[in-house]
Amino acid sequence: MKKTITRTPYHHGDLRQTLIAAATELLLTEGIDGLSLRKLAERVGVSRTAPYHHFKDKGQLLSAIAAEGFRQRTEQAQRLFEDDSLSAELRFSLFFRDYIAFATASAPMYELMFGSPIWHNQQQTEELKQAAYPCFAQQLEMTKQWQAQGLLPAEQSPLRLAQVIWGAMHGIARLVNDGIYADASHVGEMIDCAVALFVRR
Amino acid sequence: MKKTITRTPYHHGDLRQTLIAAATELLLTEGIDGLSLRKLAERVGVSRTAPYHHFKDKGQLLSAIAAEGFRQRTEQAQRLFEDDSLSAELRFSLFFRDYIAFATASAPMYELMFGSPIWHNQQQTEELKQAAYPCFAQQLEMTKQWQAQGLLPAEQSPLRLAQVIWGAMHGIARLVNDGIYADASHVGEMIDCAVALFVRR
DNA sequence: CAAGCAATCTTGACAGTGTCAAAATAGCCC
DNA sequence: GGGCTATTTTGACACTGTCAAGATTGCTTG
Repeated sequence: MKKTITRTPYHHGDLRQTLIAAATELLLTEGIDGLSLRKLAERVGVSRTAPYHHFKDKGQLLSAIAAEGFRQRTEQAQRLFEDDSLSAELRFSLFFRDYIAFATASAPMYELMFGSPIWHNQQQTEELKQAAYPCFAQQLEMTKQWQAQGLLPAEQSPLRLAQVIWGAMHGIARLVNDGIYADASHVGEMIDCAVALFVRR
Repeated sequence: MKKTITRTPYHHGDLRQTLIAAATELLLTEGIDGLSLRKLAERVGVSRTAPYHHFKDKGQLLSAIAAEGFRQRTEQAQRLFEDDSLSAELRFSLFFRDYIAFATASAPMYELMFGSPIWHNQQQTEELKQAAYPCFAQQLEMTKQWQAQGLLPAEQSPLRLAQVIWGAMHGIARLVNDGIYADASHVGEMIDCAVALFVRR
């Protein structure tokens, strides 16, 4: 029967990547709750269960999107870390600022990356872990460097310090994105305050 | 017709409070995603739409639970703030520690209290705001006191400092609860590290 | 005491969701 | 060209939140 809708043939070609791209767009425009597999499939022009050939379930699709978010953030931080023209203090300050900017510029992506659906119930995919953990490992290396340069307190364990710095950035980002006790108009001064607390002058 | 299930009469008596109590229990045992109105109604022994007479929608029921969580946390902190036997530094350290303990002891409650479903889309109830904001206002007052006592840096804006402290506690709590870059075995040292960064000795 | 009204519930129904299994289609290889 | 595999569609199910109409119950008033 001749169908009026332009439907892809059974072998789409690269449905997996197409689904990830379209789902990322849906996520950014309608948020995590607005992203459903049925809406996604309709937008891509396949049936609602076509994604199940490429992803075990919805969670694995979301994990694939989050993994890409981590890779983008890791590359962004790497460019900053490799900028030799910056003082240690300026680099730390920009690192903190860039993190919050990344989180608030794409709040739904950030919520997905750090949201419980993909991290709970032992459901993390290998791809997600392999994208997420280097992001932290990179910051841990920079933390050691900042301690060696006297910028951050050398008496603290680098790992604990890196965790606390990440926790502070993460908490500020979440409060601002969720609009609890802070909002976008507060961000600049909050970052200045936080940086001032961490660095040793 | 004689029914075999023990069904409450139409006028339950105090269905609103019963729903809140039962929903809190469901939340703590099965998490936010495991809490559905149908499951809740069945547990309480009413029909699935009985809650709609007491709550506009599911979001308002969740907000009522979260408001109670904020009240409990506010009372807990107040007891600490009123303990005159503690030094300023010990009080701050315990404040930080008690917050993380509160968050990690009831992770699903904490996730509800600070989760996006009840804070987004301009859907905050008055009850939620009236419970949540005093919790922060109380900490802001203590922050001013700690600054006056020389424990925290006096040159920072009290409001920004209070926001950053809350952000740090919030971020650490979330990372630990979600198991991203930190877990329960790290908490003690992370708190010690964070407190050491904030206080002036 | 009965009627009327309001409060409070139940039932029928709908739209949407994620997921599974069976069937259909299409590409590739021998 | 037939067989096999990969990839899709379709039928179906269970679950969810919510709405409207109807039923039940309690209270008030005449």
